[in-house]
Amino acid sequence: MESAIEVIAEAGYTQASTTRIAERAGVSRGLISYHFTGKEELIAQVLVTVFADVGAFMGPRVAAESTAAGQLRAYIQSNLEYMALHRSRITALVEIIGSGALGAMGVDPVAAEKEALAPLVEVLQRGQASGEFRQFDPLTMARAIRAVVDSVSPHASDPDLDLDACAHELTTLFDLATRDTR
Amino acid sequence: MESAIEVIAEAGYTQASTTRIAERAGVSRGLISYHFTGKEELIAQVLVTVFADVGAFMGPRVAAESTAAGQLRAYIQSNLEYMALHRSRITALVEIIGSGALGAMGVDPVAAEKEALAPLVEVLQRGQASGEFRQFDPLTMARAIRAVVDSVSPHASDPDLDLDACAHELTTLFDLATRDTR
Amino acid sequence: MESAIEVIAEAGYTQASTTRIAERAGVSRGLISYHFTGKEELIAQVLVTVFADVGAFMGPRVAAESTAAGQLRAYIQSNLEYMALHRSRITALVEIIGSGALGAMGVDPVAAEKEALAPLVEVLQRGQASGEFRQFDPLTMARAIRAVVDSVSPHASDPDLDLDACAHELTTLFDLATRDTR
Amino acid sequence: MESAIEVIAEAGYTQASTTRIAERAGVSRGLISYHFTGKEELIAQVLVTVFADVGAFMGPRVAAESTAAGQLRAYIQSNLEYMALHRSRITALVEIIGSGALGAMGVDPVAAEKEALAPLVEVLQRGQASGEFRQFDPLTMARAIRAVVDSVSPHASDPDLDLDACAHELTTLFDLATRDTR
DNA sequence: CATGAATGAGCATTCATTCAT
DNA sequence: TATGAATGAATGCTCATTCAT
Repeated sequence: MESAIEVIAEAGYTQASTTRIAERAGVSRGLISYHFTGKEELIAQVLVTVFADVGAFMGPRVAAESTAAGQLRAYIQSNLEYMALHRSRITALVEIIGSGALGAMGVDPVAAEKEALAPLVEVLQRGQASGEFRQFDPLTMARAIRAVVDSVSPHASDPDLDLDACAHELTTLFDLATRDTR
Repeated sequence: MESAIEVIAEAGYTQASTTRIAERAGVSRGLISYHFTGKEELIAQVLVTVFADVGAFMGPRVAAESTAAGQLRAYIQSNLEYMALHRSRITALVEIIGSGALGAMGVDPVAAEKEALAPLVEVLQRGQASGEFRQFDPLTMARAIRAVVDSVSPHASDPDLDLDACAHELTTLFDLATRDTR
Repeated sequence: MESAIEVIAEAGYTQASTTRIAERAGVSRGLISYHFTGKEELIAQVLVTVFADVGAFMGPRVAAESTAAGQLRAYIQSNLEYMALHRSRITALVEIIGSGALGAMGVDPVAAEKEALAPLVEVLQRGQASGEFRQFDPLTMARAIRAVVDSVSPHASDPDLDLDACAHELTTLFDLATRDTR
Repeated sequence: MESAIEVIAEAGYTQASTTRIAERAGVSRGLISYHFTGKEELIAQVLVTVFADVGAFMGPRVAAESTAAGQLRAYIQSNLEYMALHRSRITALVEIIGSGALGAMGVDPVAAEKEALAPLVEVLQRGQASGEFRQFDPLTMARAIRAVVDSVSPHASDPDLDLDACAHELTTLFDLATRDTR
C-alpha cells in the first residue's frame, strides 16, 4: 500500500499499474492479486487508510479551536501541514479522486463529496449561526475551500513553495471571504 | 477533435481511447493516426483550440472592465459563463490537465501553469498597484481563483446548480478576499 | 478460425489458449481480440460454422432416404463420413461442448441439447408412427445415438479404425435396437 | 479428495482449482501440494479411488448373473444405479476423462481405454462364444455401451429423468442390439 | 483521403507450486 | 502436520500505432 501511494503520487493514477506498484514494493505482480481481491480493493484500501489518517491528524487540531473562524483556519492549516508531512499521500488521494476511478468502483460521487465536505460545511454553518461568518452558500464555500487546498498538492514538492507562507495566504483569503464585517 | 472533446468530457480522459473517439466521429481508428502524429498531438490540438476559444470569449469581457476588481469579477463570471455554454469543452480541458497527460506530452508543467495564470496574475498585480487590492501573493491568489473556478466544472451539468448564483457567490468571495479595506 | 479448430482438436479446449491459436495461425495474439469480441465469440463462431457445415452435409443425405430406418442409417453414416472428412472439426465440436464452455457463454444447455437432437427425434418418431420402429422413448434413444456417434470422434484419427466397418457396426446396432419385429 | 470430487462435479474440471478444492475442504491451499505431489496426483488418486469403488459395486452384480445377456444387463443397470447413488463421483470421473487431463498426466489413453473396456469386452466375447450374442466387433460394441451409459451422467441430476425407466430403455436397447436371433 | 487488418507492448488476474514457520 | 505469504508463468484483453490498399 505504501508503494501504491508512492507510485500513484509520482506517476499518476493512470500510470500506476500493478506492475509498477509491485516493482516498487519489490514483490511479484501476483502478490497484489493475492492480498487484495483486485486493483480496486487496493485503491479502496489506500483511500480508507489515508482518509482515516488525515482525519486523525486534522480532527483534533480543528476541535481545539473554539471559534468557527479559528476552526476554519485550523482546517486549512492542518490540511496543508499534513500535506507537507505526507505529501505523497495527499497527492495520491487527489490523483485517485480526480481520475474518476471512484465511479468505476461503485462509489456514488455525490454521496462521497457530501461526506467529504460535511465537516467543513458544519464549521461554516456554525460560524454563520454564531454571527462570525457572513451569509453565503455553505456548500459552495466548502467546495471552494477544498478546491483551493487540494490545488496546493501538486506544488507541495516545489522547493520554491513556502508552505507556511502559503498557509498564511490561504487562511487570510478565506478569513476575509467568510467573516461578517457588519 | 469535437468527438475527442465529447468523449473525454463524457467518459474521462482515461477511457477516451482512439477507438471510442473514432467511433463517435464515425471514422476509422487509423484516420486519427493519419491526421495527427499520435494521440498526443490530437490532445494537444484540443488543448490549443479550446484555450484559444475560451480566451477569445473571456478576453473582451475582461478587457471591457476598467477597474481591476471589475476585471477579476468579469474573469470569474465569463469563465463560468463559458462553462455553461460549452460545458464539455471545459470538462475535457480539466480532465486532460488533471490526468497528468501533459507531462507525457513533453509539456513543461511549470511553464504551462505560468502561461495559463499570466493574465490573471496581471489583473491582480494591476489591482495591487492601483490600491484596489490588498497585499497578497498574486501567484497564490491566482492559483486559488483558478482552482475554485475549475472545481465548478464537474458540477456544471448538475441541474441543481444555479450557475448565476454560483457566479455571484464566487465573485463576492474573491472580491472580499482581494479588496483593500484600509 | 481454422487454426482454432485445429488447436482445439489437437490439444483440447482447455489448452486452446489464444496464444496457441494465434501462433498456429501465424498471427499476433492481439488479432484475435481485434476480429472477435473475445474468445467466447471466436468459439461461438466456430460452433456456428461447423454446425452449419455438418448440417449442410448430413441434411441432403438423410432427406434422400424415404424410410425412417433408412434415414436413421443415413444419419449415422453421413455423420461418420463427415467425421472422416473433417475429423478435427468434429473433434473440436465435441471438445467445446464437453468442456462446459457453453454454460459460460450464456447458452442454455437444455435448449441447446433439444435443438441438437431435434432432427434425430423427428426421424425416430416418424419411424414409430409408420410402424417401422418399436416403441421406445425417442429422446433417450436419440441421446444414445448421438453419444455413440460422438464417441467415435476420438478414435477417428486411429489408423487401426476402419470407419466403414465402424459405420456398418453402428448402423446395424441401432437398426436392431429400433426396428419393430412384431 | 471428497472435496475435489464435489468441486469437479459441480463446477467442471476446468474450474476446479486447488483454491476452490481447498476452500471446500476447509484447508489451506498449500496442504494439497503438501499431501499430493501435485494437482495431477490428486486427480489420479480420485480416479483410482472412484474406479475401485465403482468396480466393487458393479463387479458382484455382474458376476451374479449366469448368462452373458444377463451380465450385460447387470453391467448397464448397476452402472446407472451407482450413478444414482454417487452422482457426483461419476460426474467427476466423466469430467476428468473428458477434459483431456489424462494426457497431461502421462496416462496412455489407448491403454487406459483398453483396461476400462476389458470387463465389458469379455462379457461380449463370452456371449458370442456361447451363441447368445450375434457376431459384431466386441470393441466397437463395448465403446458404444460405455458411451451411452456415460452420456446419462450429465442428466443424472435432472429431476425429470426416471433412472429406472432409463435403465430399462438402455438394457432393452443393447439386448436387442446384441442378441442372436437366428 | 481513408480504411481496416495487423501488431506488440502492457495490463489485471488466475493458478499451481514453493517454502519458511 | 498445517499454514499462508510469495512466486512466476500463463491467460484474455485493450490500445495506440503501422501500413498496404
